[in-house]
Amino acid sequence: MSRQMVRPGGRSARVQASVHDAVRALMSEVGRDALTVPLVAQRAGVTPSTIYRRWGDLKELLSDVAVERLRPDTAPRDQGDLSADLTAWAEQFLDEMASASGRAYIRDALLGDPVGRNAGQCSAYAAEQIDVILGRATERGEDTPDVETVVDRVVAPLMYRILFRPAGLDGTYARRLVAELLGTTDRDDR
Amino acid sequence: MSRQMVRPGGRSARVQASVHDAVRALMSEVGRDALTVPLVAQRAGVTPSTIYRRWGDLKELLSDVAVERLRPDTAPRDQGDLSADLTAWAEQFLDEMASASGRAYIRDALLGDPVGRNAGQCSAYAAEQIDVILGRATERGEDTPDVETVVDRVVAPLMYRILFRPAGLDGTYARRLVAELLGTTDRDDR
DNA sequence: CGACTAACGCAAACCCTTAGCTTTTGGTCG
DNA sequence: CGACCAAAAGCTAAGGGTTTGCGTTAGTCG
Repeated sequence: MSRQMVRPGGRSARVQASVHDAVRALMSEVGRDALTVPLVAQRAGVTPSTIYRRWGDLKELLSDVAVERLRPDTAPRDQGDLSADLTAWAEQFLDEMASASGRAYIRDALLGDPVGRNAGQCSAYAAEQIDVILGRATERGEDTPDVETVVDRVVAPLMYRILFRPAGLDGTYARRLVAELLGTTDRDDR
Repeated sequence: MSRQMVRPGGRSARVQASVHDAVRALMSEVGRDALTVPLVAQRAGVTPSTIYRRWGDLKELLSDVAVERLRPDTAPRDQGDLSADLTAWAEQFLDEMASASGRAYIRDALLGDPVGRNAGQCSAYAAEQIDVILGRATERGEDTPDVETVVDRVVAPLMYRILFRPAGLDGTYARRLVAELLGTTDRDDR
């Protein structure tokens, strides 16, 4: 999801694509900390001023790339029942996000984001995945919490600990969060 | 909590204090976005290279200052019972953290923090406050959840939404989180 | 009290950032 | 289809933030 979609066809689109590609390529070649706007520009075959004008800042460019990277590429697998689906999703979510690179992407997404658009997009991705899982469960006739409850009880604790307490996170924690949530869904909250 | 406490007495301490003071003063005078290392250095009566060597980066310096700013200055007020204590604390926490300046401080604390020391400190502050509240409740003979549960059920959802979905947050949400938590503390989780 | 060393000041080189101006390009209207 | 217009990219130079080596200062320890 890029900052601006003005003039979607033609040169603008090509420039944006090649800049994004350059960022991803250089990230794995020289590392995230060695990235600079002129370096990206050279690799993308563009002048630095173009990047500064379109993204304003290296932070904002990285934020854009990070959000793309954090977009889930496949729908969550159907494991047969809600508990298994949510558990598997939470474990995978934790795996991807708690890794060093995952945390870097999250921080990038949060960082160069004046209005919170990119951060909101990340949250929306998770909500979409959960919505698919809950929809399946509902079709099966299972009793399901709503998306916001899953966000509060599973996604938020995972993300909070990833950001503020990276130590000692593992699949056990993710599984427990799901178990505690599903053990109380018969209550009539909210 | 400063980055390094080597040689705590004498010049190092004075330099650190005057740099931190300069950051705080300039933040209110020229705004956070106008801060630069040379500007802070001049105000602090220090050369820029000193700041670069000790903090490495403007982000890391701001992260240090942000953590100081996020440290609670007083113990939570005693309102008579656990529900009232937790509710009042959660509302105040949301108030302070969800404001524009609060979010800026949180982001600063998270960003310039390679090893997660500052972020962990922020989390520890909240945990300390909650521990005081829970300790009082236990003394009264009330049935209390443990700190980690409160972090998962109240702090994490608040912080997640502050960071990823800043829109539409208010005291109602904070109160509901506490009410939902205390309505289920009789379960034997974990 | 004297040696040692971490930390700071100084200054120059580097290169990232910004801004004004020109040129190219893609959309649009006659 | 061709000409106009505005958006976006190229170019360049000035400004300033960042880095680094070296000399100096000031805590610390024997």
